Amino acid sequence: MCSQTTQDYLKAIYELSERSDRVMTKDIAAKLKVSPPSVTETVRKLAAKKLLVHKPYRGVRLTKAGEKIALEMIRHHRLIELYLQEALGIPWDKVHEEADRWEHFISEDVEDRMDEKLGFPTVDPHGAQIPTRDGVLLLRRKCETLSNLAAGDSGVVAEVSDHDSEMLQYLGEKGMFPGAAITVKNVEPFDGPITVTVNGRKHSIGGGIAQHVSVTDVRKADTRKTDVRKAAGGGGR
Amino acid sequence: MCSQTTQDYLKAIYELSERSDRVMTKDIAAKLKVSPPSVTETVRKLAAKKLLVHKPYRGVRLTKAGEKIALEMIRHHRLIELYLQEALGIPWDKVHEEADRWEHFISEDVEDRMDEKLGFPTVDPHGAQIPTRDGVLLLRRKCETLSNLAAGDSGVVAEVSDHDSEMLQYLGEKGMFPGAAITVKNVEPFDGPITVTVNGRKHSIGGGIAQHVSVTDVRKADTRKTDVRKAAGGGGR
DNA sequence: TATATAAATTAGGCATGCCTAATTTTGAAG
DNA sequence: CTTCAAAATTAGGCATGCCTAATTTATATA
Repeated sequence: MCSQTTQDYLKAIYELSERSDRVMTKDIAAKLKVSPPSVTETVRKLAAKKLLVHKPYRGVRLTKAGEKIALEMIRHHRLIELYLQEALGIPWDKVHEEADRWEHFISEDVEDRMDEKLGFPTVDPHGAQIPTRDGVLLLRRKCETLSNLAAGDSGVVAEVSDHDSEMLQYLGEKGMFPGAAITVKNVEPFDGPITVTVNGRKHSIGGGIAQHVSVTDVRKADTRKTDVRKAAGGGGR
Repeated sequence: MCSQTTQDYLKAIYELSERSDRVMTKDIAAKLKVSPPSVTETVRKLAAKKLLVHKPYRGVRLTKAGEKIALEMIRHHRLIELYLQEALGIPWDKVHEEADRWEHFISEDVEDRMDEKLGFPTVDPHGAQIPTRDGVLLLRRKCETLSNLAAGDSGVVAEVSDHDSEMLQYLGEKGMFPGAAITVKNVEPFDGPITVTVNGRKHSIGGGIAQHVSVTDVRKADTRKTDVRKAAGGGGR
């Protein structure tokens, strides 16, 4: 087995690598809230254990072995989140923090029983896919961030970033849970507020927060406008 | 908050102090499976934090503050054991090991919800009392160890030591759960086997294992014989 | 191409907890 | 009262992870 620190690093690196191909020291440091030298040091140890490949000054990439551990953690995390919500009634904006601790010490046996109680679910309360026991993620739905949609577009909320509890609470109050039907009514330029209808109720949300909401089954009102504001809205590199 | 190590030491010392008044270094070392020098060192740090009083060469005693933390851990542990059994169907001989990890990480919020789901229980699957949230243990029932009973005596199984999974499995197969009616049919001398009837079924168990079973509501067949073999049967000091 | 700046790394430390080997203390038996 | 064995402690180390300060590297821009 590997230490909790190892598990945290591998999970963080996996999650960062979903966004950018090479994961840099400063990003890991920011995500784990440790200093960059700590990351360099720990990363070297993980490289020695063949859990990742480290090219100095060029970033890091997980090996198959490292990815396997990361996906185990992510499976634990997401199953636990759902279990906490479904079985114990913990609100969706609180489950992440608790799961971040539980994921390290839950046994496979207990996890299997939770999985069974939940009816072998495929997504967590925030809409994120739960990897299988073999560490496989089902094919992702085609999603766009809400910030990429234009007035008139509509779809279904697919996933919401789970890292900011207050944001989740805010989105929850507006009914923006995975599965909710959403229609964009108006988009102000320059990352301005986006007006949407969710479950028939109208809301205005900031352009920043809209980047954290993924929408699937998107129906475009006007195909020509697709991707128009991508450069401004997407958090480039 | 205090470290997992601190929590483990305080809990171990609390549990040892239930048996003997002064808790010695070697007993803590044995219970936690660490070396005696490690205990001396850690105990000194805990004394500096006013969680216990350490008289060198004379043993250790928890302060109120230390006892409070110990009882919190024990409450976590026992509630979690019961939850694992009731909600997830984990067998009673497996819950201890899992709870030993969970007790350090569970939040008060989740614990309260488990408590509620379980209907505010007072004993865990092994019959041990669950402390209240304020760290209070209800008054103990008058118990005797099975090894102290004589032929003809009967009572109700109150509690079974939870530390040996194999022993628990063995006792479970014989139906010796808390609450089971038990009658002693025969006792062989010199710690020999004890023949008992549990739920109408007859079993022979070793005198050693009988020390780990507490019986309450004892009805003596012959009052004169009470305590006759105590010196031989009780695990002195 | 030269250079400034951001990012990463090296250097040197600290805290926690664990270990073995050596020494000291206690307390029981002669 | 001496002696001795068990228990406890001191001495000296090790591994893990974290830190700040100083240095090196990469790279974008003048």
